[in-house]
Amino acid sequence: MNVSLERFGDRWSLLLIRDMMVRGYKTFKEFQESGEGIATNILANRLARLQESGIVMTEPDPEDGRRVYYRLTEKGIELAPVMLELLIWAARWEETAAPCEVMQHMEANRAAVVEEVKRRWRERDPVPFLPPFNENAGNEVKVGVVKKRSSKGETE
Amino acid sequence: MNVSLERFGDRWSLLLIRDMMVRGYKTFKEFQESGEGIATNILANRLARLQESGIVMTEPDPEDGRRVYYRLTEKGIELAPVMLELLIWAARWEETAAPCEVMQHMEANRAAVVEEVKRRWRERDPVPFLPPFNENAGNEVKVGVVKKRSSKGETE
DNA sequence: AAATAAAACTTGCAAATTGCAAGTTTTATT
DNA sequence: AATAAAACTTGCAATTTGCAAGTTTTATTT
Repeated sequence: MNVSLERFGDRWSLLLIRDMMVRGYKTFKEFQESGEGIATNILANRLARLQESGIVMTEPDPEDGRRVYYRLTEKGIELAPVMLELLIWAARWEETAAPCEVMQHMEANRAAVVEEVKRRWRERDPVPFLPPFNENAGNEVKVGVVKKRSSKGETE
Repeated sequence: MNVSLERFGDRWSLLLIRDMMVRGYKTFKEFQESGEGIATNILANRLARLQESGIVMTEPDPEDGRRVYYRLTEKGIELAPVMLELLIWAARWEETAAPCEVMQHMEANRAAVVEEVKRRWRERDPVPFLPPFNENAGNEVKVGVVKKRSSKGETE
């Protein structure tokens, strides 16, 4: 585990993994504009390190040669259970913007949620599992759910 | 989750949490000598931060006034599922010293393992759930197991 | 009772890492 | 042909880390 913490034991790496895993972020630009305020040099550095450790890979956009897609590897997507438990913990113990119903659903259907996240990864389903849950309350948000359910709410 | 990563989004904090959770470490000295090579100023700083964020608390040793015991709070022990998934992931995808059978047991009995870790915390059972798995191979190690099982092996 | 040792920190300082602003390069678009 | 976008890179100041040595308080030893 010591090794693992050299992989993503910093302020940003796990956030990038989460953004790829459940928010559907793919490009440098998207991470940069995600609102988390990561500097571009650090972003480039973290993406490179995640590649070196085999958690992330890149592929060129066939339609736009300027663009590079970042994508989790299998090793990366296998962090889904860790990420899920972390999201659940954070929702319970920290100020978080994630709507209560979404979290309840995730807690009650852990295995199915993990499977759905993996499925979207496998099939390159571009629909993000979770939206960014911003502070613009009251907005109805459809949340990626496993079997015909939905919720409103906000915040991560 | 952004907030959470300010809590333990660094090289050491999660390691300290793991050491408290499954290795039974309690004192400054034990962390210091755990072989992970954390500098004492950083150790003091991380323990203080974990206290501030309510993940760790301290209590004086009634028998030796020099000693301070560090202990996870409820918020801290509730990180057990995250830690378990991380250990499982690390064992599968990184070089790790944890014996195969131990990991198989953890994977096959996730809920029971989490419950046992919490039980030891609740009852202040001093027996660590996992030994440090050093590189002295061949040694038989009894591993904290849920229902009459045991294993040998080594490494984290 | 005095000297020594342990445990838990703290301090000073050099080295490494981060964050910010401003480039650079390559590939579209207008 | 000129302009714009996307993905980085560079330079530099500010913060954080790591290392070695020191301090403080409470046991233990002699």
